[in-house]
Amino acid sequence: MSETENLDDLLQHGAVKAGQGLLGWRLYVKDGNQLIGGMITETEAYTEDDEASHSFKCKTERNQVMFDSCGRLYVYFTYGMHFCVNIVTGAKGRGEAVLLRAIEPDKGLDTIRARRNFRSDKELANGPAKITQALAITDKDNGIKLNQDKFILLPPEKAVKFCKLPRVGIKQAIEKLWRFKVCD
DNA sequence: AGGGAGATTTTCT
DNA sequence: GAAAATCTCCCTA
Repeated sequence: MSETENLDDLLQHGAVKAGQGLLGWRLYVKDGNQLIGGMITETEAYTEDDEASHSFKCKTERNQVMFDSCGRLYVYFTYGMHFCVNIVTGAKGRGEAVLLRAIEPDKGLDTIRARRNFRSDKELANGPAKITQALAITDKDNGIKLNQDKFILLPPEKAVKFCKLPRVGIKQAIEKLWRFKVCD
């Protein structure tokens, strides 16, 4: 089974499972012939039946990528100045995705430090909008498929443990423990 | 080191 | 017209 088939298998089982399964995977962006990125350490799941989701009972111009086939990026603009990036999950026609909340960069560190204004290593990509700064992801990348050209997602080198936590920055459906974070 | 406010514009009601 | 899946700076202890 190829890497791409592994990934599809993980993503097709829905955002909640995919959010947990994506922890430990490594996301890289090709920049010339160098790779920039690192390991995914925190995610959140959003589904069509979820009041807090952009896709809740309504397909719009902004969220249409969430309804497309899985393995694509859904990039949106928020708070007047930030981009956030999701990985689309589920079957085509289902509006769901997994928000990437934190990454531990391990390739292209010089480039990332420069983009992040030489903050401490902990602060390089430990937030949804910080990831898009570190990897230079913008609305131009909305809808692009993983493992086709610019974006690469590789399986974990080893299994990771994680905790389930409430999601951040939303006021709807706060009872759902759909934030997943790598921990000891 | 921890909390609070400001930045700034798209998207949807 | 208001809220938004946020970040950073600046203030106080």
